[in-house]
Amino acid sequence: MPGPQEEPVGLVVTRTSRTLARAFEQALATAGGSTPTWLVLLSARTGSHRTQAELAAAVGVRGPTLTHHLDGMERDGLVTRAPVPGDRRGQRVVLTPAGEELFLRLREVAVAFDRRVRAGLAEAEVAQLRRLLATLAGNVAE
Amino acid sequence: MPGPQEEPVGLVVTRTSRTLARAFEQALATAGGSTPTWLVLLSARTGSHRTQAELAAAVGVRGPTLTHHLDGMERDGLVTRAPVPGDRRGQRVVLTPAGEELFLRLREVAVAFDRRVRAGLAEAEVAQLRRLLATLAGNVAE
DNA sequence: GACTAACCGTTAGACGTCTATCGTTTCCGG
DNA sequence: CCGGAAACGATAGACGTCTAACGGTTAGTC
Repeated sequence: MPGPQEEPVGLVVTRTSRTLARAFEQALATAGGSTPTWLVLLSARTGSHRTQAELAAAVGVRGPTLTHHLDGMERDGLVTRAPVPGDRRGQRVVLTPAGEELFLRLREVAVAFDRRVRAGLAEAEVAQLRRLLATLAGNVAE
Repeated sequence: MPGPQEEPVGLVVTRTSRTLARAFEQALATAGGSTPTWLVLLSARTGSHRTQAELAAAVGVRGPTLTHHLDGMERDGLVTRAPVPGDRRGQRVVLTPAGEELFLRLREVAVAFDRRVRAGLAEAEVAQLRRLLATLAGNVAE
């Protein structure tokens, strides 16, 4: 008998991630948003980024991907690219009133979704999950 | 003071998944493969699928995505689409000798990668990780 | 001061994935 | 039988992401 033949851990993580991402996307769609839009609004709003490169890092994507989404969001009137005084290379991304309004709506959805995801899990379990995932990521990042 | 402001669990799962997926992709690339190729070879080799639709489900993608990859793999001589006797709608995917050879090489990489991912984790911890992830997925799947 | 290197964001092109739709083929109820 | 529904796989088009390469700007060095 060839043992239990368990599914690789990495595959389980990936599949779970896709399930969560898809559900989150649907939830955001009901409020007129998408995952990239939400992440950009969230990171841009804090204003703690100096350049687009930093904003991209905060969002978790590469530069060209951020450029792509900013193009769409600027076209939709959610953000503007403001010149940085004293450095003609960079641009600062700022939310328009419409962007701020969408942010508030999406935040409600995101908060509710996070509650839904953690349902039935104790604080300690969530903490252990974070720890285990961090271990996995650390194991492959060098 | 605004509290610890912890990152949402879903985001942590997604980020970890991307880190793992990227590292796995790199590992497979050294052996001349890619993630979709590996998953298709793995699922198709068991032969436990009747149709492409079932194969797609086993791989974890939709029909058109599988079609896309099969086109490339057939062009590369890794698999062939064989007619199903008695049903002119379906086609069975079978590995060529070259496909079988690549599968064996990629399997070594995949096994080694799984070991690397689980490094420093006890069996019980891995089991709990599986349980926690399954809970998250179950919470959003209805 | 001019030259080179570094930084910043965009463009171009690729890949993997999805939904919607279509043409064939098979099945089934009247 | 036969006509509509279901199943199967392919196509078309969209989206999010990536790497590689480019043009414009700043900084550092001799």
